[in-house]
Amino acid sequence: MKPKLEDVAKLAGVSKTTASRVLNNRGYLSDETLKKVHDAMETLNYQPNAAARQLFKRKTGLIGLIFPTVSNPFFGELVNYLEYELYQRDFKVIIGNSLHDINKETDYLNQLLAGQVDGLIVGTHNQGIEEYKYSHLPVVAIDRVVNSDIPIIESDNYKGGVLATQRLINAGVTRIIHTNGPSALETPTQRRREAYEAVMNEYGLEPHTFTIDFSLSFAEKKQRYNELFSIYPDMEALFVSNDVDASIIMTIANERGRKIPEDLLLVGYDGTDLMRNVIPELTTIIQPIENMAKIAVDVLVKRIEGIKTESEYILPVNLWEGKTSSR
Amino acid sequence: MKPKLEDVAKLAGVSKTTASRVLNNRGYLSDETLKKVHDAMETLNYQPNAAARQLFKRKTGLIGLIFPTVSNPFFGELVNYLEYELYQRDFKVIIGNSLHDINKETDYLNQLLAGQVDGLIVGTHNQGIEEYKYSHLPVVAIDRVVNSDIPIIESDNYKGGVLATQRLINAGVTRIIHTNGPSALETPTQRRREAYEAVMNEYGLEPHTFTIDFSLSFAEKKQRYNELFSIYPDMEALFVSNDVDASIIMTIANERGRKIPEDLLLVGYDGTDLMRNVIPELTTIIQPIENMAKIAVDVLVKRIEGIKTESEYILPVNLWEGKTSSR
DNA sequence: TTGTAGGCGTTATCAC
DNA sequence: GTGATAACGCCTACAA
Repeated sequence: MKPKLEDVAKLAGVSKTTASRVLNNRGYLSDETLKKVHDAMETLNYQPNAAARQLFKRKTGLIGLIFPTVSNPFFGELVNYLEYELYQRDFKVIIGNSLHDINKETDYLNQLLAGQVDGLIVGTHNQGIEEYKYSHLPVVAIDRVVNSDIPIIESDNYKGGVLATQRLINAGVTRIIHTNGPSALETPTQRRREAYEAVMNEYGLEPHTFTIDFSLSFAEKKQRYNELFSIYPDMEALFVSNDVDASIIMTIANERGRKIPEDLLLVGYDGTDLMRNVIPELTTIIQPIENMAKIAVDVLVKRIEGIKTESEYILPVNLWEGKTSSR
Repeated sequence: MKPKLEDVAKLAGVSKTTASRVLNNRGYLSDETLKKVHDAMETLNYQPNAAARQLFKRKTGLIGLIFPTVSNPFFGELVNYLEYELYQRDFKVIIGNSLHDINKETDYLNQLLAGQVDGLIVGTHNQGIEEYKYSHLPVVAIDRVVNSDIPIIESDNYKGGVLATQRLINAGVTRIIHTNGPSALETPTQRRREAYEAVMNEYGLEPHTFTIDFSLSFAEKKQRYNELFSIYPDMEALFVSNDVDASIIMTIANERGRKIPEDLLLVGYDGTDLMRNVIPELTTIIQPIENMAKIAVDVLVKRIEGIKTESEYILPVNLWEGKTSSR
């Protein structure tokens, strides 16, 4: 079967120890044995066994990522950058998509927390995981509050909400609707709603937040957003909490004969590379995804190495000015 | 630190063996010891060590996925489905994004092939990996030719090319341009080009394939596609090899004052859930992504279990009729 | 400069 | 029903 170090040693005529030393470049070795062992490895096509190494070193070189789904551009780009940053630091990535399946999320967390990985980056709610289970493993959260011990990396959601709302008010409209996820979920995206409501109130305008579950299918979302149009037939503008949903709304508006921007203004959220290129006309708030990934990895690695870090990192957002936010 | 089975055994007043039996529900056990051991695990918050298990069982429960990048909707959705299917069969997923970095791809493959995983699903070119290295590990390829031993799962790219080209010809145009990746890469997407050329020739039309590297950034792609418009100022239609690029072309056409579809027809490729909802007006060829994932996992699992499989699976595609393919 | 021995945590075999 | 023991493949004191 697969050759082990002992086979290499035997072939090279040395002991396992010496072969191991060659493998890991440790200690003094004569050029001759060096060559013999290297040759033996070559001819046997030897590759060290990962499990055995992990067992001995008591680390796995793996980081777990738990996110709703990589098929959404925001999480896709985020995971892409996270994987890149982790690779730079010699970590590989185990990924779990938890959308639509709370059991799966719990299951994953339990298994990964059990020592399958050296650390964890989570972007989900983690309901049903007892706090003490986190105690043995470094964890970092992106855009989610997990518990007080776990550092959180997020962009400035409140500022983003202010920028978006302000932009629409500056465009001269007053009947502005906001869409967001269920407020029961204690996610940072709720700060966008808080900002929206604060700014609206500040201007003496009435805030209306339309709640929609992010995990709905496209078909279900379409139906919900059609309801939105029926509930607020005289709305003049929408601040939508992500760009994909904003694009669905653009389609619906089109079907219903409401022209954007002449007849309805729109601001989205996230500003992924993909969506900014696919729908460049959509005004949106850009989250610094790459930077969020960098910092998340930085903080996680520090925690793994036992170095203290801040417990909250809030990164700045930017307004991307498209054509959907002014007439 | 982390409790091991021995600690559990000691606390419960039994041997490691018995504790292990309880853990794995094996053999006969008295209700009393069962309870004692369970209690001990509870109070210690015991979790079995993954590396030790892997070492003993000589399997990892992990499958490696190597794809260009999950930030592209096609691969994002594919990986999402793959992860889902694998989870159903008790496999976790290690992911490597190889875009822009051939060394990283090689590095990943070498490491994963070394036994870090029980199997591999690849969607990249794998240049520079010697064939024999694949010999120890079950591998399945999606949309790529790796080598003769490795089964390939793909959608019917030739048929897709025919459908797209035919659709445009039926719309009454003759100057139809096709875009695709470098033909030096022996990828199945080249069959779309072959189909395009065959159909064009069949109708006595002159095929023109515009080559563009898929791994370019958005900015670079924009520049390239602007060149395309300059090179073929009188083109009447485009068959673009993916939907994201098609959307970039829509933006450029718009900037250049070429109205779609009045002035330029367009057919894309891939038909991901995301793009079909974000740009429903784009006519495209739908690849059966979910099904490709299912079959890939199916075949891989069979190979892991030593069951023979076909060496090629070609899945049917469909035309999604939007508004960009007829006047 | 190289070799011997023991342990990382788990499981299976074989006795009792 | 339960317990010793060896083995999975690698690495590092310690000895030589």
